[in-house]
Amino acid sequence: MATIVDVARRAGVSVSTVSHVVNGTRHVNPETQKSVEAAIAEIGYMANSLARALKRASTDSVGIAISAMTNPYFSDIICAIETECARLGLMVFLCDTQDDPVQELKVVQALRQRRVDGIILASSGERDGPAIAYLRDQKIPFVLVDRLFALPCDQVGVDNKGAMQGLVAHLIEHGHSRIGYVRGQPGFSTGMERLAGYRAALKSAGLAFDAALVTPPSSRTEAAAAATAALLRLERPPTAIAAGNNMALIGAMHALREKGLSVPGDMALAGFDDFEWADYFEPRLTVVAQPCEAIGREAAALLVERIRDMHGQPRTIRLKTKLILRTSCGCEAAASGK
Amino acid sequence: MATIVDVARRAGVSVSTVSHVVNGTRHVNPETQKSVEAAIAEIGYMANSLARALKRASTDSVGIAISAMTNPYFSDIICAIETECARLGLMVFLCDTQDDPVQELKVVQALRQRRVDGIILASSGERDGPAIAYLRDQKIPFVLVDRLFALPCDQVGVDNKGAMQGLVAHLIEHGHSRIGYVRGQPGFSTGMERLAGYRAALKSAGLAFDAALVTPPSSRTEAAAAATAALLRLERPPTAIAAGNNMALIGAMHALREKGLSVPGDMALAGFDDFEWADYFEPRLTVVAQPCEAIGREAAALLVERIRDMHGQPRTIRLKTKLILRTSCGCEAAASGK
DNA sequence: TCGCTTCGTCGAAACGCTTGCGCAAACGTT
DNA sequence: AACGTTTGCGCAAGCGTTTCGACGAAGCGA
Repeated sequence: MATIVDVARRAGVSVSTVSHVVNGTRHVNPETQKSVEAAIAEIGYMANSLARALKRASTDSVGIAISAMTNPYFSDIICAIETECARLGLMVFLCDTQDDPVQELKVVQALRQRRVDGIILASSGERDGPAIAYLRDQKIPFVLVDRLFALPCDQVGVDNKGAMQGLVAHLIEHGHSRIGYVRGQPGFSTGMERLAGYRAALKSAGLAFDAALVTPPSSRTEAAAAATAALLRLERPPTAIAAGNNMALIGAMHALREKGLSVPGDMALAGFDDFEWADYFEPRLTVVAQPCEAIGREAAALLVERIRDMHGQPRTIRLKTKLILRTSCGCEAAASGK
Repeated sequence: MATIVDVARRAGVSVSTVSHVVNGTRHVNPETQKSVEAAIAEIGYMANSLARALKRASTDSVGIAISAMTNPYFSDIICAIETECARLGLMVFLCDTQDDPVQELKVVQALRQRRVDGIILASSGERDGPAIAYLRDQKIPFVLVDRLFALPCDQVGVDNKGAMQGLVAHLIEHGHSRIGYVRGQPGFSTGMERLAGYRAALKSAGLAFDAALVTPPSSRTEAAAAATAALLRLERPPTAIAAGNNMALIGAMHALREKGLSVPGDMALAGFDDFEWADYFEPRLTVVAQPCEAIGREAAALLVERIRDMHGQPRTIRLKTKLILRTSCGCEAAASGK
């Protein structure tokens, strides 16, 4: 593959001159510039970004360390990050953390070995784990997405507590007083925040919190279905169910269907995470929609800001969610629209 | 950041010895080995993969150039590729081609500039475009996924024609003789193949092909909805609809719902691309399921094979699809089982 | 004419690694 | 005792860039 010396030889100039015209780092005589450009075009030269990165100590690439990339929620975020990074001239390495702190650390280390300029991480665990510690130790620019922590570092997510509180309040407005809560994946900060929102909604409506109505966390739809089924077997089962994330929501629906219960007739249902086709479910799902596109965009923007200046104030961005009322919660009015 | 010379100095050996213990490329005395390893651990050394790649002329990284990464079908494939690559010690760059041949070429060039070892590409266009030409010219190892071409190169996809033929044949078995076809995205080889399958099914059932029953290609759900609506306004509208991909399927459903038609009562419906939650749609969707996980895995495997040997026989792998019978096609029997 | 900028270019030293070549010591063989 | 052979390691070139310092030519005022 053609190198810079080939170009230099062909154009009859020095290597440094070629470098300067390629990068525009110094004024060169228009004539020489022309001949260099001609030589480049003729032999199809393309700077070796490895050599460049080695010298410059910057790769113009970032890493995304995430799990469940197959989940529409995350795939939207990944897509948004990629788009924003591409706009900024960055390439992204995509890595699966498998929701495992050990794997997460490994991935982050591998990313460091590749000398990425920064990392966007959706970290597992209720508390900051080894990966985050490593990132801070090594002074690698990073920003956390989705799962946020009480740490002074760059993060972007949503107001989970407020969002769930709004969702549950809506269910309460529909007249429900026994509301089940099907938790999402275990050990994530988002889960804790949403649960807090559930409790807050009950509290401000003067309803007692009943631990029996809250399922254990479930990481897969099957587990959520089983947990929901257990809820239904309660002596005094709930009349409405709020789900902690999309998996939990689908799992709950599955359990309801198995049981032959109609939604929202026999049981109101609402959950977290909208996605493109949620409108075509039966019943049409009332959900809290997260601004995935904005989350990804902001995360990328925050990261490049941090790369530029490692010493700036860390920022936590909480974006607004949107409650999408459809029919599963009992809102018949919404059924006619769109 | 610590370099190999720091390690060498600390362990009191030469740089080459450190390199050899790191890579296991030469026998070294167990004692020296120990001391080198100790030095590495003490200063937290991690080989700079840029320098290594520069010297070795291999980056242990591959690129995925794809569009619509937000579509569950592709996100499953991306995930599978990433998983297989990680297993093989490769990192993946993720790039969006935006279904634009120009962008596709740019992305491939950017990937080459990064000196990726190979590229997995879902190419747009009915014929092989500039990106593929470039890949061949530059002798870059690559494999095509999803959209296949009549080219002697590595490709992995499914038997689109056979799959659609089976789907339409199923509709015919349900007694339909006027079957609409809502085409998917324009200009993809998959679309052509599926359309051919539709025609083949009609033909072998002795049904005439009616061009009026086939919509123009539509790249978004809205367009598919509009096209379906047009189908319904026909003098003799179809009694069943087959959709060319998941977007088309959703769009068709939308149009049907708008029109107040029940599925499969008033209109049978079946399409392409299963996804995790398709079972929860109303109606439950009968679809051709593609083995996304296998597609991604095979693509990655094929690529590393090609990287190892640029001169081997190119292979085209067509994986089997699976017809998932649910209720939208009119199969009531399937409605009871899961 | 002479010194002083300015302009355009070049040479060469890094960046951090791999690897071919070669050397010295220790060993085994006649 | 003399000679190969093995074992273990170091030297240094080179991968393709960027960038600093320097240098000759040209332009300028004195």
